[in-house]
Amino acid sequence: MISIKDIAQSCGVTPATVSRALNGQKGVSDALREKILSIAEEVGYKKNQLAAGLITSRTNMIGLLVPDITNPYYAFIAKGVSSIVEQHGIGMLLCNADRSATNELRFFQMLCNYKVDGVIIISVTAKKEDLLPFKNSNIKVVCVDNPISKDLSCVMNDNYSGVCDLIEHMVTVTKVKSLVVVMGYPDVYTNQQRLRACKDTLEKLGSSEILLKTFFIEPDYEGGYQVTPELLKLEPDAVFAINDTVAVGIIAYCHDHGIRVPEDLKVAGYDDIGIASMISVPLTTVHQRKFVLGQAAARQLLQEINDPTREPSKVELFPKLVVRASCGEEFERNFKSKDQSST
Amino acid sequence: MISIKDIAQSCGVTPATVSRALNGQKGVSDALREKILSIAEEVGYKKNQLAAGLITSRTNMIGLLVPDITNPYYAFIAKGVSSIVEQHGIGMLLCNADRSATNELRFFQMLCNYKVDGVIIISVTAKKEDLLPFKNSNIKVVCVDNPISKDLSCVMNDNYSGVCDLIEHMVTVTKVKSLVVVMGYPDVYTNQQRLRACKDTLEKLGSSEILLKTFFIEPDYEGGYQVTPELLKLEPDAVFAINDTVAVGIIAYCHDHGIRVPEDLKVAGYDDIGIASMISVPLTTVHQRKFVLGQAAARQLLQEINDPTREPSKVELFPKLVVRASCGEEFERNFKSKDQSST
DNA sequence: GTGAAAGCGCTAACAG
DNA sequence: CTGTTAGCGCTTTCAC
Repeated sequence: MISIKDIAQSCGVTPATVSRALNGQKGVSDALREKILSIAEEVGYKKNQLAAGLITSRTNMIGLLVPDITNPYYAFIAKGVSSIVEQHGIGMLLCNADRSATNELRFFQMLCNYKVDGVIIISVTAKKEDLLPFKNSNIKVVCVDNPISKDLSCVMNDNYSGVCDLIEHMVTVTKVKSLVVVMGYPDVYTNQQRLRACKDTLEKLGSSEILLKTFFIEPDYEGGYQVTPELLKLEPDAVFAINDTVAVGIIAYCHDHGIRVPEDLKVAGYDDIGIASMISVPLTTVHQRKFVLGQAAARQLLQEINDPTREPSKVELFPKLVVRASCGEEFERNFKSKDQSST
Repeated sequence: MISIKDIAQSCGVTPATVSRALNGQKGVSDALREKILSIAEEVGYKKNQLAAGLITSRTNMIGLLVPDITNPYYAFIAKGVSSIVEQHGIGMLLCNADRSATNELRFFQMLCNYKVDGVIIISVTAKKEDLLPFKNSNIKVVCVDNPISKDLSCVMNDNYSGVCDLIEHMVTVTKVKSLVVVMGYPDVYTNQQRLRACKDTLEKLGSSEILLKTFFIEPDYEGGYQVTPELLKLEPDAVFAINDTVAVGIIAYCHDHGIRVPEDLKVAGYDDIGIASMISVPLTTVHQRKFVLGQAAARQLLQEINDPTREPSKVELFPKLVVRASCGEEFERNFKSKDQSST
């Protein structure tokens, strides 16, 4: 491995000077700097970031913990984070927890060992205590979609307002008369928010009685498919699914059994993942700005890293109702709003 | 930051001994080791991997470069890689190149600076010369889906045999009489393979004349949707789309314009991404073992890192034809084969 | 079984 | 402007 020592020798100067030259610090004559730079280039010198980090106590690495990178929601957030940190020459250690709390803890430990400058945590299960190691190691933390602790920054999509808009649309515009809600795990923060918003909105509209029942299921395609016959027994004219994947499962069941969407059953989802606009009955849903959310998290983290006096802050992004065909009303396929599938 | 020095002091021993104890090396009395371990635990000591790496010249980090982490194909590979390296306590620096060759080069530079032990490269554009920095830095490289250089390991899905199976199915089982192919970029290795396999198979079956035309498009949903009216002018009874996303776009156009799939037009895709089984006309496609591919790449890389004498090797995974509804033939939705969406 | 000493590659004071 | 010195936290000979 070729080090600054080697190139110092080649130039007949000391390592300190080489370091200054390479890092663009002042205090090196132009001629010398040029010489050093060209030699470094010539011999293919690669700076050892880690050795540098040892002394500056800045590794220029951050950690990103996600429940499952194959879930497009998290993938887009990751992309947003990456887009920011990349600009600053900061590396991103990706930790795919695979929805396991045990894995999360192991990754936290590992991130501490790597002395990352900060971490972005997307976890539905992590508790305040789990994040203690970061605090002790003076590693900045930004939480996403889950306000784990008061004294930590958190960026999130405002689930409450998104559901309010959606339910209001369903009741006042598409004239839903009886509704069923298909929920995921009741202990997940975002789910709680969404359910609360749903109930509050119905109440506000004086329509509490139209909510027939709330089902709690494994919130995936299969779960949506399989709960559908059950919920159909209640003969609702609409379903609000906790996320798009569940909604797609419900629509698939309907398609397979001759139930027309939206004529026989209106279906709404949440998230606006790519598939939402691609299925035969495009989904009315709520668009979350995932990419932007990742960017916001990254920016906040970098600010806290660069300015340790900075206070933690909460950022809330507002989602946007996307009316397509699955709840009725006009709809035409168009590709104008690219951002809907890419953010 | 608390270091082995601190805990050495607490125990009245030297840092060397603490190091030995912590790393489970022999040459420390049981009593002492226990004491050291317990104190380390007590004071919340976190080993500095990077400082250790400086001397062992092993950082226990690898780099993973992907074109786009929001593409499920790459996300599943990333998950596979992660699942392996995680077990070995190795960190994964994720580099999302955003399909830009310039970005790729910057990431290569960066990974060299971080002195990663190895890299896994998924790139359709990278050339042999681009990877030279890794060679010079003695960083092991494994390529995925693109045999960039003879002297580098490469793991890939065998695109050729997958397309052969699919085309043979379409011609002999679903009795396709006229076919259109919708391709992506002609200079991408996997695309070339697929197109070649398609032509070879038709020839082998003595059906070369049924191939009406090959379209070259931007290989995404919108591209598929927009090319459909054009290809319909040729009145084919089947389309082979270069990937599932394109196929879904084609099917969406058909749905919007009263063209029945598969009755009026048979549609086949490639990749078997999650959406393939979720749309109203589930897609006949070829399943690629993405997760397993990532695992294979990671295993190969770790072996080369741990045993530098190991020769580079080529690994080819065989894909599997998945017959669903979009080309005709029997089909029933089922959830038995979970692995199809998760690998 | 434990300690002393050297050094990985780099940066940051402080001199000159 | 450039050199000297010290040291980040850790591992690893080589002594004892």
